Amino acid sequence: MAQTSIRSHDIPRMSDVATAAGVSLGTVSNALNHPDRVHPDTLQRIRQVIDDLGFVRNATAQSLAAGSSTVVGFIALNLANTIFLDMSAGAEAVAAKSGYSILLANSGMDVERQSTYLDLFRQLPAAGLLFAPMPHLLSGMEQIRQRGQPIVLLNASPPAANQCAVLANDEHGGYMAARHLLEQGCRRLAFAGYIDSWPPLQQRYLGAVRAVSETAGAVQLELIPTHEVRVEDGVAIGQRILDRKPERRPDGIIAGADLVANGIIGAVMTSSALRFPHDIAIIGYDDNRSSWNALIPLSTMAQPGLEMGRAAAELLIEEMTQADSHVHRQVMLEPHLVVRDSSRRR
Amino acid sequence: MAQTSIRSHDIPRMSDVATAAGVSLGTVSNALNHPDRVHPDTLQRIRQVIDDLGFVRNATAQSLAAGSSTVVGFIALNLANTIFLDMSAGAEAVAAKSGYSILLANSGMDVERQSTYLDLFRQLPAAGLLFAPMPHLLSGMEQIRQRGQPIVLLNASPPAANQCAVLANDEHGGYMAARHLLEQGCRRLAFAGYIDSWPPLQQRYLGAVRAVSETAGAVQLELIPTHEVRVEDGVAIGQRILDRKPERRPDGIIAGADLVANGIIGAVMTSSALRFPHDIAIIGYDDNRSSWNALIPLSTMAQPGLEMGRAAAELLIEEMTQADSHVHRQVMLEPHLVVRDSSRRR
DNA sequence: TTGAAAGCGTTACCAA
DNA sequence: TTGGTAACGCTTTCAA
Repeated sequence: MAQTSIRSHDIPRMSDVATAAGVSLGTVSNALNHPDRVHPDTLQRIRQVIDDLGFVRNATAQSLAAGSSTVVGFIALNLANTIFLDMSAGAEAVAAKSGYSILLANSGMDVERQSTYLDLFRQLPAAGLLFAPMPHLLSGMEQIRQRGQPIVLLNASPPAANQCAVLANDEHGGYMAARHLLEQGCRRLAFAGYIDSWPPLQQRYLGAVRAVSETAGAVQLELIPTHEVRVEDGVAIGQRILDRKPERRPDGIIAGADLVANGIIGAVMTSSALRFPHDIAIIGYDDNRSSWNALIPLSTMAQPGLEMGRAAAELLIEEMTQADSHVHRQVMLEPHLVVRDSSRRR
Repeated sequence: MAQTSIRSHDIPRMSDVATAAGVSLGTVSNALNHPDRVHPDTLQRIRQVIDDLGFVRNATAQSLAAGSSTVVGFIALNLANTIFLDMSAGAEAVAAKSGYSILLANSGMDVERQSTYLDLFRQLPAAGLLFAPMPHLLSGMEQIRQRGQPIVLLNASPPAANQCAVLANDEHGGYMAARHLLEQGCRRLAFAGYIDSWPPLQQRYLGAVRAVSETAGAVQLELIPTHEVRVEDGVAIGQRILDRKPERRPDGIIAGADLVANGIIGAVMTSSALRFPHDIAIIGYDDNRSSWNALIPLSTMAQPGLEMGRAAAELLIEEMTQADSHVHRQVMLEPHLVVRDSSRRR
């Protein structure tokens, strides 16, 4: 286990500042933390010395002595998905206002890395944690919470009610997506995504089911399961659709994620005369930036990533700073419909 | 400035372990750091107690006492660009082997955020820093290095030779891209990108110039400057190209970045009968994942992101662990050509 | 308003 | 192989 010496050079410490300014250590500390408690003249002198010496206070020692920290960890499920970057941006903005810094860790949908970073932030210890976990893989979280480190979940329901979380209303998102397609005149809907073990996708599907059920049988909804939610999965589905007889093809597709939608579009367009949106209208989910460039601009349910990050940071900060009065709660934010060419028929 | 109390609950400390195991504090420390120096029986007893109590050693105190840290910071220029995520993945893998953890910070091409994170890692202090900076904005870096915190630059040349850096060979990349188009039969090349203040793009352009100059006048190369390197810039260029008389249009385009290429393709395709690659062959740069989904698969110069991250981490670890024998050096890695449909004519 | 001194939780040294 | 103890650099009482 490598450990790196941090100070090979001579770094000025607070005691050096004290000596140079002709005051005691405690006074320098006060000058930094409670400027009002120190005489203006002294204050100015100390500040001058700090500048001259280039003194920077050691956050590690500060944390240890104060028993507190300003570092907040953000463990993201997959930073390649821009939604998590949006969340981190929102959280960062809110945290900065209260003097906290956010450090990112990318679990990359890998169980081991997720628990490695969980450990890291526990040991550090970080003041708190923003955690977008793998579905159903919350192990290790309780140990952190027992140490008094608050955790706010993103995009996942807490196992018990005694914890904060920020969620997107996936059921309603699925509902809105389906409603939109119905309004475009679609009558044979399909939902593409894997819904077995991923609650958010499950919810989106259920929302679509609800929208369709309101048509009292006038519309069909078929579930086309995928293995994952990647472009390849969409391509496979696109090919399967092409293989069907025309009358058996869906005329409206809700993809569980933008990437899947992109795959479907790509596969369907390359080898057929089917056209979007007139033969098939399609809508994705996430508003992933990578779809903005697509040749057929993709309609989508935009996740409120920025807002989710903001809300999560606010909850976390409240829990960190007012642990006693804080009441755990779950915030649910609404996605919104973004209509682009892939589904606009009228 | 909010500071959060870390231990609201009763967290077991090393002294608790010592008491429970009936040994001294130093022995517990040894059991953790130098197991060979402690009697097997004692070792086992201590480990048992650690398990029972759920003891986790406080990395802050450890850093302070040992004067060292295992945290390495990675300040990324723009995590929305998957190349930086690749770099971080490469660095993470290498760092983990030596017991270091990498924490990410996204400057998002914002000067203020960049210097905020620079400060954060300096104060922490982190054992070292991987730094993909804004072009020409290395301010604040010297202060860190003076404190003995090593920094390895990514995608940027150090201001002086006394520092490690990992670069991609952009000149050669530009050269290869141009050569490829020439081999496809293109005779009127254009380079799209803004080359004023961004050295990498400058180099790519110069590489293209070199390739063209080797044709002894048989081929023209035109520079189409952009404001930035985003999709919108590409769209604007695409439209300008459409406005030209056919004989004045380029038949081969080197885009400074994939996003620009996507924009050009989108603009050109929507409103014209021009076809890729037969009327215009186009190649991008970066191998950004967001281009993998494009309807016309984009040829590109793939940046060796993973390798760059690995190399950078190796340099950093060497500098951290063997400061005296370490020799600063700059590593240059080669991009490679990825030919897809957007430029394949034969 | 300032100074002195006791921690914070660990490491590392020196004796035993 | 173990125990005792002085750091590490800072915050925070409590007196002066």
